Amino acid sequence: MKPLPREFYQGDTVSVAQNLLGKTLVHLTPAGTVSGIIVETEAYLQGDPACHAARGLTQRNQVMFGPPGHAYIYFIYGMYYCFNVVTRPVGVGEAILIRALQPYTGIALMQSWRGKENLQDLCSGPAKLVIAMGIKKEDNGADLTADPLFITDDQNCTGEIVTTTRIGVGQGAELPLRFYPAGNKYISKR
DNA sequence: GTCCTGATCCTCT
DNA sequence: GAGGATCAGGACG
Repeated sequence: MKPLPREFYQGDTVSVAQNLLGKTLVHLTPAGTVSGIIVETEAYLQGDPACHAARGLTQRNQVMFGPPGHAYIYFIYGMYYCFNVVTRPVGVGEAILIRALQPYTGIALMQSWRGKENLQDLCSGPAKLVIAMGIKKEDNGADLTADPLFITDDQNCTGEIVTTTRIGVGQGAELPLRFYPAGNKYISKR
């Protein structure tokens, strides 16, 4: 179970978003190891009005402009956090929002952290998976190519990938930048 | 099943 | 001072 190399994250953001489907997000926590298979992603590109980096570098989005393969975690709606993967070289503000996971290992731990039993409710949304994986705001900027939070290619996505529009965005809502495996039951929404 | 609302607060203008 | 890459629970059909 080796982390993906940094080169994986350097390339075209849309391609990386598609390639992330089927990969496994792993978190080694003091309470135990939890992991889930990535089944839903959204790309946020430079020049895209929905992207946090669209208006240039700020204190909040500075991680997006940093080196690829790091975690960008931001606070939203007063109570939730979302988890993103930074792509492209230093100076380019692009990232991929991880919207849903299929629970893989440490499921009992996820259930206790989420207070839910149903597997389809554990990680079927960006804020849900952050809670289920035990990810905290302090993990913002964490290097995803090393312990304790990383992504491996232990699993591979088989079958067709569906491309649709993104969820919950205002401007840029028409752009086809959301990806998930056809027929997957663990995504946040059809 | 679908629709509507409240919770709750950080960030940028 | 406004608004946001959300979720859970309730009303209703």
